[in-house]
This record gives sequence, C-alpha cells and structure tokens, in this order.
Amino acid sequence: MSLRIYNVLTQQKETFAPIQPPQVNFYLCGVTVYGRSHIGHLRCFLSFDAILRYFRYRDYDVRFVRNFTDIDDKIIARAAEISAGPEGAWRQDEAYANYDDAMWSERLDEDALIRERAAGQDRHLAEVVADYFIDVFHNEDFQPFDLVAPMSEPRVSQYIPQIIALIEKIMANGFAYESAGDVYFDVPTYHAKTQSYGRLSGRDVAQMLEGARVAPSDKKRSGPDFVLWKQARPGEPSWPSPWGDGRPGWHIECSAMSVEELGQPFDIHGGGKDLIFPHHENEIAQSEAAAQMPYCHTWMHNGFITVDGVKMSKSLGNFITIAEGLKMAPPEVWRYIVLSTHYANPIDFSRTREVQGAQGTEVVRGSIDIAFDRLEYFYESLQKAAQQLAEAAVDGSDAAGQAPVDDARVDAIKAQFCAAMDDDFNTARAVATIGEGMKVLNEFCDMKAKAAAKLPGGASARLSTVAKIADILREVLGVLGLPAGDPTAVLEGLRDFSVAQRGLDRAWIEAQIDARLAARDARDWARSDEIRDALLAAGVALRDGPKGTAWKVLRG
RNA sequence: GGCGCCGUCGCCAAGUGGUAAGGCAGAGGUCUGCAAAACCUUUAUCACCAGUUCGAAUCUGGUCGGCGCCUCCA
Repeated sequence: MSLRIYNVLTQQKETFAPIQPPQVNFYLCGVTVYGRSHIGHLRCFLSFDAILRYFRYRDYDVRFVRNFTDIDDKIIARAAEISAGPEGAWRQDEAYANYDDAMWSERLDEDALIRERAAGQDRHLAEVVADYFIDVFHNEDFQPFDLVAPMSEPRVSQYIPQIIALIEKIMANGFAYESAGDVYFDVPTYHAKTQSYGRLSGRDVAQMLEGARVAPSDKKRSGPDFVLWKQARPGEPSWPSPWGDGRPGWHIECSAMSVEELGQPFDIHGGGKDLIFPHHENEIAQSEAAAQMPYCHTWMHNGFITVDGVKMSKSLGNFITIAEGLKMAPPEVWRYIVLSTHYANPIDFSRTREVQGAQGTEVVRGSIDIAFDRLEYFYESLQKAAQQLAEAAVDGSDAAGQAPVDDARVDAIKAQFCAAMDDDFNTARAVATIGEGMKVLNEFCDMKAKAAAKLPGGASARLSTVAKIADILREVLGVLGLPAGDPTAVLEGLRDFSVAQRGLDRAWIEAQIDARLAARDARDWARSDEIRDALLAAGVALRDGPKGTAWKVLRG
C-alpha cells in the first residue's frame, strides 16, 4: 500500500514520494506569539501530530520543523498596548468590542506579568511579549498534549542574516525592488517570467492587476506586490540592513527558515487553510525567485474550527482558548475530537443546534461527552483485557506459546487502520477501525468458557488472542497520539477530571460503595438499590463485576 | 466582484464511478439479584433539477442554502 496525500498545489491526491527517502522534510507554520493559543491552533497541531506519527510509524525519517513568528505587527501592537497601560485608549479599539469582564481581567493580568518580566531588561517590549508567549506555548497551552517534538523551532529574530541574504538574492535575480527603505517583491515581473504566481491559491495575476488600485503615495509599484523588508518606524524593534534599519515582512521568514533548516526543495509544508493566500503563495514566489528551483513538493492545509458555522476569530470574540478548553475536557478528549474528523474538513461547534434531542445544548459539550464515552469504552476494553491476562499469568494458566486464533477480523484491524491512514491520513476512518477492534477484543474477553473451549487451540487460545488484539490496538492508538500505556491510568485520569468537574468527593463515593457491598452481602437488595440510586442521582453510575464494583461519573 | 470549499440517517462523521464505514441517540435481544457496562440484531439512496454513463452520493451544467480566502488569522 502506498501513502497518498492530497496536495493543495496540484489539487489532487498524489502518491507520496519523498525527495530523499526515507527522509521526510516537513515544515509546519507555527504561531505568531502575540497572545494565547485557541483550540483552532490546537486542532492544527493535533491533526499534524497524528500525521507526523504515522510517517514515523511507516518508518520514514521525519525531519520536522515548526517555527515561531516572533517579529510581527501584532506583537508590536501588543507591546504598545502594554506600554500604554490599562487606562490606554487602545481599550476602546473595535477589536476589543466583544471582551467581557473575565476576558479583560485575564488580559490585564497577562499584561502585568509581561510588564513585570520586562522590568530591568534592556530589550524592546515586543521581544519580551514574544518570549512570554513562547513560554506559554510550551509550558502551558501545549504542554499537556504530548505533541511530537520538532527537530527545531526556529524564531524569526534568529534568522535575520538569512532573511537579508534571501532578499538580496531575490533582488539580484530581478524580482524585488527597493522603495524608500522598503523592499517589495515584484509580482508582475516574476509572473511574466515564470507564469507561476497564484498556482497554489488559484489566483489569476491579470485579474489581480486589473482590480488593483495603487494609490500615488503607495510605495508599491503594483497591487499584488508584497513587502519583503519594512523600514523601521520610531520605537519599533529593528535590525540594520543594506536598505537601512528595518524588519522582515510577514512571509519572508518562513521562506528563510524552512530552507535553512530543511533545504530546497523540501517535501511537505503544512498549515491552516487561511494561510494559503497570501502567506504560502508568497512563500513559494520568494523562495523560487531566489533559488530558481521548486520550493516545496506537497502542501497540506487543515480546516478550521468554527462556531455556529463561522470561523473562530479574535475579532468576533467567538474563540475558545486552549486554557478554557482544558477546563472543559482533558487533553486526550480534545485529541479524540480532532481525530474524529478528517484534517481538511471543518469542525463545527454550534451553540444553537440540537444535540442528542436536547434543544439548546451546546455541541461543544455534546462532542466532549461523546469523546469521553468513546475513550472510556476504548480504555475499559483494554483494561479488561489487561486484567484477564494478568490473572491468567498468576494462576498459572498462562497462554504463552499458544497461537492466537486465526480470526480475519484481528488481522484486519491493523490493515484497515493503515489503509485509512494511507488514504490522506483519514483519522476519522482510522478511529472507526479502532472501535471495530475494541468490539472484537470485548468479544474474546467476554467469551464463555464453553465457547472458548471450542476455539481451535482451546481455551488458552482465547487469552493469546486477547493479548494479540490488545497489542495491536495499543499500537495503533499510539500512532494517533492517544494514550498507549496503562489503560487504568487513563481511566483514572478521565474519572478524576469528571469527579472534579462535578464537584464530587472520591472518599464519599467509595464509602457509599462499601456500604452497598455490605448490604449486598447481607442480601439486602432494597438497601443496596437505595444506595445505588443515591449515587446515580449524584452522577455516579455503578457496575458490578466479579471483582467488585466499578464506578464512573456520568457526563452531561 | 474574483478564487475556493461544503450541503450524506434525529445528531456527529467516512465514502470522488459499481450499487451508502463508524459513533451517539432510538428499537429488540443475550447476560445480570437489579443496573444507562459488554456483546448481537435493527434504522439513510446521499439539498434540488437536468445531463454524461451499462452504472453516480461520487463526473458535467444549473438552482437553492451555508462557509472560507481576497486585510491579520491555524
């Protein structure tokens, strides 16, 4: 089976062929560090995380680079706002129209922390802002998610010499011009020579030129031209260059960092759909104009998270930060939600849509509850298998050496998982495959002794089959980045989360269960049911098993 | 206005030419002192219209509805 990937550049699925197998050079656009990340960023990184893990699983040598954009207008703007302080006029800005008290409080606390950190440092406040949010990215927002670590995480501020060299090269090739301290990429000239501008985003340069109106005061020669180097304005961070003090334009940094880290051309470039134009289109133009060779073979773009069908954005105030998201659900639940949809499709959280028959319930919660249930199902199944295997080893009827039952469904698990992932990383199908596998696992776990005795190989073949299925399932879960270790630990984690969320007390729950067990021993069914109903009312469901009583917190 | 995407069972979501994966919810059953666990069975012709084809949810044209990018954006 070969791996097929939808390439945005060619608008079709292509069989993936690395430039230098088994190496896969992969560049993912990271974040601009001017604020907290939201679940849209999370979606992007979790989607690509599963993709990277699958490459590794297929024995590719993945060289993964994810950058930080730490020089940018928004960072500078944020620094200016922090300097102006809480009383500044910036608070009347339209962008903050949707801020409520909680958001303001959080925002101003953050500003205070940054101001504190900046004190005594002889650096531009914008640099401190960037540093601060890089720390938050690593140590808070994404720390709980167990993302595959990049080989490197280049920052624009550390690549100024390479950026300047790249711009010089583009100018030397005649595709950029200086204009009053700025340097612009010359789109019409470039396109006239290469016919390649607009290939990624499906844009037509002639039309762009027609529609463009270049104001006389504009430093640009034509509308589609974009800035490679911006002249410094007073009070902004800047670096010396052949064109005077200034800073890089928005797109050039990714061109410089990706090629510096991965070489040109490299295999795959990823990012959000909103980056296709102009960011990625311009990256291609710059890099190819400089090196006169292809920039990147395959372009992959993830879909958005939308709320009520509309893209989350700061200006609409409809975004959910990762910090908020983690109050709603633990990391593996978010990962499950992300994996349940193909990476290129949108994930919609509508607040108004009907959910499970209950009008007005938020789908955010509905999605979380379903993901919770499925994860519990997965890990309860694995836990059951692990317990059976552990007990068998203890009582000496170990199945070691016994061949697992030859069941086509068992072999199908991994094959179907790989087929799904091979088909443009279809994690939704891959997750469905895992669900099917869990079904087969449960079937063998719950098999009656009489039925097990009839298996080819006898009763001990049942256990060896359980072991085999569980191994396969843990393996494929790990490929998606879902927990592959001790299932009990996962379940405890999920339960602790729910207990805390419901404001319950573990000790009380356990005491109730003990009391009920005593009643059951006395065959006092009425008392037993009374306790069970009381727990149920509190949101705790019980499940009696041969080894005692298990409990779980109900969702919703 | 330009470019592009989407519309699949009550809800979520796969499926890009061969006759609709999976999950949730619903119904029935096995098991169980009871139990919302587990397992089994069961529930759609794919927004609409017209074409291409032996055959289309899948291709073409059109209609309606939703969205994205074109300014910063994962």
